Amino acid sequence: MTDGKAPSDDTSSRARPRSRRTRQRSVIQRVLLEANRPLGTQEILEAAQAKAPGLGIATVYRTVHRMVEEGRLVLVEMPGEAPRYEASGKEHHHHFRCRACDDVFEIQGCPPGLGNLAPKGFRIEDHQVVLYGVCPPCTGMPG
Amino acid sequence: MTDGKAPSDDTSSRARPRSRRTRQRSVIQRVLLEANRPLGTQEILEAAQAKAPGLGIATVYRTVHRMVEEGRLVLVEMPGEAPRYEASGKEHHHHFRCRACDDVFEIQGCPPGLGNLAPKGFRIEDHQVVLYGVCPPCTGMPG
DNA sequence: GACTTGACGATAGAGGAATATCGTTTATCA
DNA sequence: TGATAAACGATATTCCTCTATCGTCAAGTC
Repeated sequence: MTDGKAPSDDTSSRARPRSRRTRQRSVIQRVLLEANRPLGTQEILEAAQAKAPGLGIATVYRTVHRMVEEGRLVLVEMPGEAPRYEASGKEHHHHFRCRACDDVFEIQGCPPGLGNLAPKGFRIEDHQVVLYGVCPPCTGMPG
Repeated sequence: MTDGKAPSDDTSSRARPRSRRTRQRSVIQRVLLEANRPLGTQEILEAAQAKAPGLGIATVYRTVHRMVEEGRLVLVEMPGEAPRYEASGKEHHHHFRCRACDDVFEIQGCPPGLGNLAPKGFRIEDHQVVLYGVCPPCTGMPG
């Protein structure tokens, strides 16, 4: 044996048990993968409960973490707010946050020249752009 | 008394008592105004304690809030992190966060074309750009 | 120098998100 | 269909940041 340790709750070195397809899990997955914007845990809970009454917040966390580990979900953090999650595999994009409804939307594209912003000596590896304003529904315009 | 109410902690409608110039307060103010980058409460505490031993965290919060109300300090929030504060009145700028030392630096300038990123119907009022990478000291380069 | 009260330091408490726990439910498979 | 254990819901616990409290200290004033 290579390490003599008994199986514990060390998730990093233990094989994940084969997962089961439960109603709760598929509802949460559907909610997340079909949303075209990042959702917070509370949003996920409410959307999922509509399709699976009684579903609990612990299951939301469990499922979200699992999906992140599986690479199917990406963490989206907005300044000063709790984490949101969105489907992974999308093209590079940024986010718009509506100050009226607090929803976050995806914004395709990326401003040019970001790599030249920092003074000499800074090594830029990544960036994040957040736009703030009012989304179409909240301005009274059609989607 | 005009309204029969006993003085409470209702700060919104009560005249602020004239403030006193204490050693702690001036040290914290100096730390913040002389730093050329946003500082978190813990950073402020440690820097201030170097000049005023015994200074407590409550005083940091009290002073920071007061300075924000006075308009001398601005809240800077980075995704997924505790609030930082920087001197107000600076030119429009953004921030760079070093992944090695976790410090945040000011980045002058602003990428053009941000206003055109969002699709029609979104009203953009504001934006925030965060660059991630490694700062000059951490890359081994001079300042 | 003495008085008034704003400010201080220490620390208990509040608030909110995330995790751990545990008895019950139920997906999966022989 | 019955056995096994993954997953669930409820909720206690933890973690962190920030606020409230309170006795003491000291800045500003006469």
